[in-house]
Amino acid sequence: MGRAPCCDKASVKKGPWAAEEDDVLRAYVADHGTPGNWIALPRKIGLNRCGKSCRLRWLNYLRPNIRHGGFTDEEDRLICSLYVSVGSRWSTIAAQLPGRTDNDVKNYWNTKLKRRLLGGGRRPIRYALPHLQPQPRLLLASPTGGGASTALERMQLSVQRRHVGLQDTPGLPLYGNLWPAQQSVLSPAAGYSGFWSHIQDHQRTWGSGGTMPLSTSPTGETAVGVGSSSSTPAASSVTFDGDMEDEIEMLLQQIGCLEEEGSGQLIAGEAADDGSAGSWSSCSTPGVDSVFQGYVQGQGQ
DNA sequence: AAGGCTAGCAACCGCACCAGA
DNA sequence: CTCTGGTGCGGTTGCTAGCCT
Repeated sequence: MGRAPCCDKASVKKGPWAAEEDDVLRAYVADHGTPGNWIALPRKIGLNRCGKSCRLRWLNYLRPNIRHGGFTDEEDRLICSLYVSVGSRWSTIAAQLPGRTDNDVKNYWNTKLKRRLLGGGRRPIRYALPHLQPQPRLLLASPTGGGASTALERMQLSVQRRHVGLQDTPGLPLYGNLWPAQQSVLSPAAGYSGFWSHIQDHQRTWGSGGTMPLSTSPTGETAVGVGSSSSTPAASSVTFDGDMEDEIEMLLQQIGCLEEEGSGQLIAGEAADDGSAGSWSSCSTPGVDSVFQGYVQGQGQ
């Protein structure tokens, strides 16, 4: 069964948009505003495109005031901080970056920031931050380059950020510890005050430990199981002042207790390049989030 | 010079959510 | 209450330019 497709995929045009198509779409929106029904739009304006494709084209490219490329250091910091906080909610992150689209932010993260901060990737990167080298090959991109390890990735990033902070490395624009230090990174004058006031509300709610449920978004939604899982071991509060790699390994061992066999080997990194990595989505289970949350809480004390 | 490889980015896919019938 | 269709969104794919050997 399954639902009917939104368009006849066999007959609609796919691939890059021609300038003429852009003009048609832009002209329509200029005259009528964004349509209430994107699905019906292509036929109305004579475009042989899927309605979803039209919407995406408008939102990511044709919309006024869109900026492409040239991310600033400030934007880098904001993206990284928000990623650690809310995970891969690109629309939420992009909403704090005027002129940026979720697609842009997502691409920027996957192609630049993630490699720069976490290491890994399809070839040895030329580390912009040499002091982070060598990276333990803990979190590698999926065979397809996606590598969405969410909580696990955020955990590693968090550990690295904290260690980097301890090392007081010159030239590194990042990023103090997690909450609440990141408040100081962003100034309300920079246009991010709305989101951060929300964050600060959460901090008040969740106490001086300086953390909030990991998957809590500005709209108040909370991911399944976060902070309330009864089926996973309780995350211990983690304090660790040793070597960064040891610390990450310790956290991974905790996660390993939550995983069945197999994925633990992936976490160790040995199978990450051979195409058998399976889905890293297992790393965003409530259990992993729980460990990460416990870690962050431990650091906040 | 040519082939291989990678980064970067645009676009597509498919699922989840939500509102209206 | 259930179903249906539109929208939003994250993940993934495919193309292209540039670099490297």
